Order: sequence, then C-alpha cells, then structure tokens
Amino acid sequence: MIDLRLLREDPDRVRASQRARGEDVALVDSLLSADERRRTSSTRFDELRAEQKQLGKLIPKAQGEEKAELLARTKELAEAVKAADAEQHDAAEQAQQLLLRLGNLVHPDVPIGGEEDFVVLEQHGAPRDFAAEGFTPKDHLELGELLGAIDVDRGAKVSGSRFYYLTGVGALLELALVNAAIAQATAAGFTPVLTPTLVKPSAMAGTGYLGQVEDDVYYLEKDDLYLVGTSEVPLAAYHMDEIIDAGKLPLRYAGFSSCYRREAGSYGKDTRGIIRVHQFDKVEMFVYTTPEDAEAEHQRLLAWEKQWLSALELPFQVIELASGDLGSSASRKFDCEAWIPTQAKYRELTSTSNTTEFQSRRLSIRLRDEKGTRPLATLNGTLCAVPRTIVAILENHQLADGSVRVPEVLRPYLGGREVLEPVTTSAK
RNA sequence: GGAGGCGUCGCCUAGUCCGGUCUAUGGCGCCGCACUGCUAAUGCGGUUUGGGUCUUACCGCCCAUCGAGGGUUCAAAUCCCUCCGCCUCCGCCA
Repeated sequence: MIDLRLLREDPDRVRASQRARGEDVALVDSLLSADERRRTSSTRFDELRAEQKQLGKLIPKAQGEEKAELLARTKELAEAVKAADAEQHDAAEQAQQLLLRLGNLVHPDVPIGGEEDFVVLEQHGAPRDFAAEGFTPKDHLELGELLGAIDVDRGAKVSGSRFYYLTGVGALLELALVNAAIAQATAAGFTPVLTPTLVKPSAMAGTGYLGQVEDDVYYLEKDDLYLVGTSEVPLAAYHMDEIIDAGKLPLRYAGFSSCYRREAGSYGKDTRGIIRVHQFDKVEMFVYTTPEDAEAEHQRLLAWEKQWLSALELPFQVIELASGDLGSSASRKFDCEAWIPTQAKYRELTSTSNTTEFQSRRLSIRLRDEKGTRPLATLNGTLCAVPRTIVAILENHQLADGSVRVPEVLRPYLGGREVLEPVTTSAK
C-alpha cells in the first residue's frame, strides 16, 4: 500500500510506476476520485455527528414541550447521521479496495521491462569445465538417486507430481544446510525464528500475496487459512498492528519454515527433479528498519546471500530484476543465480526485495521516533532455499564416479564427511 | 467439541448491574517545565491511535476509537446479537 497523500500530491509518479510494472494506469484515477469521495463523505458525517452530539447534550436538561421538540429534531438527525455513516463507510471501503490493488512504487534505478530485461550486475566464480576434466556431468536427479538422497517416484506416488522425499544423505544434507545457514545468520545478529505456516487472510493480504499471485497459494477453505509460500509472510505479520520504538531497529529475523506453492501455470516447466516443487524448506532473512536505512539494508541482505553462496563454493551471478518482474510488494529486487551445469545456465537460488513501506502500511506496523509515528520499511531475502541449493551443490561438486564433494562449510554438520558416496544397495 | 470467566488510550486499574454528570478514573512508567550544590525528592503540565480541517509547519478545532462487526435508542464503555482472542474446568488427542 502506498501513501494516499503522495498519490494526491504526485499522481504522475504513481502512474509512471504502474506503467513500468505493466499494470493498470487508470487505477490511479479511479483511486483519486474514490479518495475524493471518501473525504467528502467523511466530512459530511463528521458535521452531522457533531450537531447530533451537541443537541443530545441538551436533552437531559430540557423539559416538556422543549424536550419533545428536541427529540423530534434529533430523531430526524439520527436518520441523516446513519445515512451519512453508511455512505462514508462505503466510500472508505471502495477506496481501500482500489488502494490494495496498487503495486509498490518502483525504485527509479530499476531497469524498465519484463522478465527478460534483467541486468547482470556481478559474476562470482567460474563454471567448471567438465569437458577438460574428461567426463559428462550428471544432473541432480541422477546424482540424487545414485546417492540415495532424492526419491521423486515415491513422492509422486504418495503426494503427486512435484513432491519428493529426501532420504539418507539427502535428508542429512538438508539439515546441514539449514544449520549452516542459521549459524551464518545468527553470527550476523539475526534472531532465529520457527514460524507458523498456516496464516489468516489478513497476514496473506498484508504481505501482498493475495493479488496477482493468488492462484499460486494453497487455501484451506474449511478453516479460512492459507499455507504460506515463504516465511516472509509470518515474519512480516509478526509485528502486525504494532508500533516499534525506533531505537530497537533494525529488527532482523531468520525464519525457517516449509513453503508451499501451487506452481499454477508452470505446467511443463522444470518437470524433472526438485528444481520446482510444491513444498520445500527455506531459511529466510527478514528485516524491519527505518525507511531511510532500507536501501543500505537491501545491500547488506544481498551481501549475506553472496557470502552464503560463496561459502558453498558455487559459481553464481547477481542480477537486478526489471520493473515488470518485481511482484506487487517489491520496489526493487536482486536475485542470485547459481550455475547449473546440466542446464548450462544460471538459475535463481536466492532473491532479496526492498518492499519499503508497502507491507508495513498494509499490516499497520509503524515506528516511533522523535518525529512521531510513521510506517517503517521491511525487506526480505532468501538465505537458503533447500531443494535448489541441493541441486546446485550436487551438480557443481560432483565427481566423475557420481560421488559429490562436500563444501567445507557443511562438513561440521555432516560429521566431518568430505565426500558423499553413491549407495551400493538400492532401496528400490 | 462442551461449560464458565475475562478483554478499557505503554503496564495495572475505576466505570458496565441501574444508558446522558465519561471530554473514560486513579496509580506506575515516560516526556517537558519549575525548584534544588549534584543525584534524589517535590510541584505543575503533558502522555491511545486514525481520519479530517487549517497558511500541507506550529497551534487550534471537529469526528472516530473502551477486542472486532452489527443492532436497539434522541443518546451506548454501559443494553442485545454475531465473531475473535485469552484464562479455568470437562472431553478427545500427537
């Protein structure tokens, strides 16, 4: 949600932002007139209500004919107040509905364009030359099956496509990744948090996930609850309806939770292996800070993501997403993409967004400082999305015999193991 | 799932039975000022949040806000209904 005052004072800026997103520009004018109506009707209600209160005070003191007259007058007034209240209510509701449809303001430095118009900012490490090493790399699923780490067949049998089991070293690898990620985050001052994964509509809407991506969200109708697609949701809603003392900022949380995504409209995409799945675990960084500090914090989140991928010894690049690919809540977004040898391309492993005051306005989270109370800024960034990280590790660190070298950062969490070996006896 | 109790402007709390004198009481905390070698103490004032109005700053004023939403009434913290949350007890259960 953006500031209505800003919309009134500088509608062109909001129009430009909507245009950059490829979203409805006319929404701005609908919103302007809805806001106008809201203010007019609320002023009218205020006036009528003030009169009603004034007259109401006279009634207990009045006597006889005078009292009867007053009662007749106030009765009339009560009708008018009721009507004005309904009108005011309706206008406010309508304005709010429109306001919730508006995306966040796009940061001025964001490249304009769609999904293909991202800009590569940096590259770290270099893809391995398997030809020079004398073997053809296996893909993550083949490796995962050799290692007894990944079982998609039984995942499909039990739960359907895009589900999987992590077994043996696969399970251990996830736990090692999660522990190492939480260790890095904790060392950086984050508070580790295990979150709910079922949330109310208010939490889901507040974080901006009930708009254009609503189809991608699992919903439990019987209980009116949503399964979160990321712990960003419960972490953002954690401080819903609160006012936070500015001295406590920034608040940094490292959430760990399962994430659920319907992946609607992705039929045929990434059907092999565990690149794109309906359920996965993820360590997510989430920060509440001042609007003034938000851009610097965004760079810090990106730096922590780079530190993590570097520690895993993965070749990756950093891209800045274009305006049309931001999602409604982000004003700016950077992804880190790791090299996937068998696909010969970089794929998203982490993503960090500066959502500025968009979520805090929707969730009614404010800060209090010497200037008063005002919305704060929220930011989020992936630290470790488990399945894709496993994909990248298996493929990039594989050896000719199908075993996989363990990056040093994970060894303490795998009992010192340096190499994951193929299992000889298949469980199948 | 069943029965009962509770929800007041940071925290605690008065008010709810019996509607208007509530512009919501008092204490604690916090902020400002005064006074005092310093600290402490004391005194005075302020201290929910949101919307609107106004020279979009200050001051002021108006309206809403007593868990949320409806209803009754000229008038609701107070009466009625629905929902939410917390607590106690019973039942079931990993």
